[in-house]
Amino acid sequence: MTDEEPQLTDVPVTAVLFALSDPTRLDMVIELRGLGETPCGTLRTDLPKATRSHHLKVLREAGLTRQRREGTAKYLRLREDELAQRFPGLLDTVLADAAAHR
Amino acid sequence: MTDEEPQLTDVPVTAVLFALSDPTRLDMVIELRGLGETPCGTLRTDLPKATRSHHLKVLREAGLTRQRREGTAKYLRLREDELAQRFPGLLDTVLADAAAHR
DNA sequence: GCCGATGTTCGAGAAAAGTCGAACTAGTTC
DNA sequence: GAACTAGTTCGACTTTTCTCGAACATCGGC
Repeated sequence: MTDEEPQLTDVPVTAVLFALSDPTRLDMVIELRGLGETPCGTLRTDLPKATRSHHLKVLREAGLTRQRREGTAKYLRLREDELAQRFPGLLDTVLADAAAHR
Repeated sequence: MTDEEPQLTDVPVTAVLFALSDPTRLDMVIELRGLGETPCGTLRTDLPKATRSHHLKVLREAGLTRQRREGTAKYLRLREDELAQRFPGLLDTVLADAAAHR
């Protein structure tokens, strides 16, 4: 219903792990971190937009990303600081490993 | 087929995250860490053993645990050192958070 | 060899997730 | 207000995961 991102404290750690446990979504997070703030449409452009939108919703609802509208586009960014605060090192460790193993 | 645990380096990070993203399995890991080395049957004893065995298999195949037979029992332990080496801080962070939010 | 104890595997049903075309919404521009 | 752009939602389908009873395997001990 609501388009709002959750408070990170309200999200179970299992939901965060689950969101990151899908290769497609992890790709998106990797790309997103490389790009900084970017429109939804720039991530995994090989996928149909319905699929992309689905995965971005999972990431958003897990508290990993924020979206902000600007014109017709929606800009995405990783909630890195908040994530680092609640899960120190987690994102860095996961992304470093994902980057190394490819 | 094989009963062997995988090399941790052969397991995709997504598989590790997936294994930890299920509340039942995360419970098992928490209990397991508290108990050190313990027989399979001591974790989540509220569940039927087929279910328990299923989740323990997921954990094993994700490289999170090792099993060793001793008499009729199989002793389980977390591969903490190996995990810490490949994913520094990850397990600590996840388990600390899970312990805090309950 | 027969039990009892501990786990695994099989198989079937239920629930959850992933995929993606098509229809829809919201904002911008002309 | 028609057309265009960027994303979301709906609906249907497929695939994966979860659950758990029942049958099976393995290891003692008697």
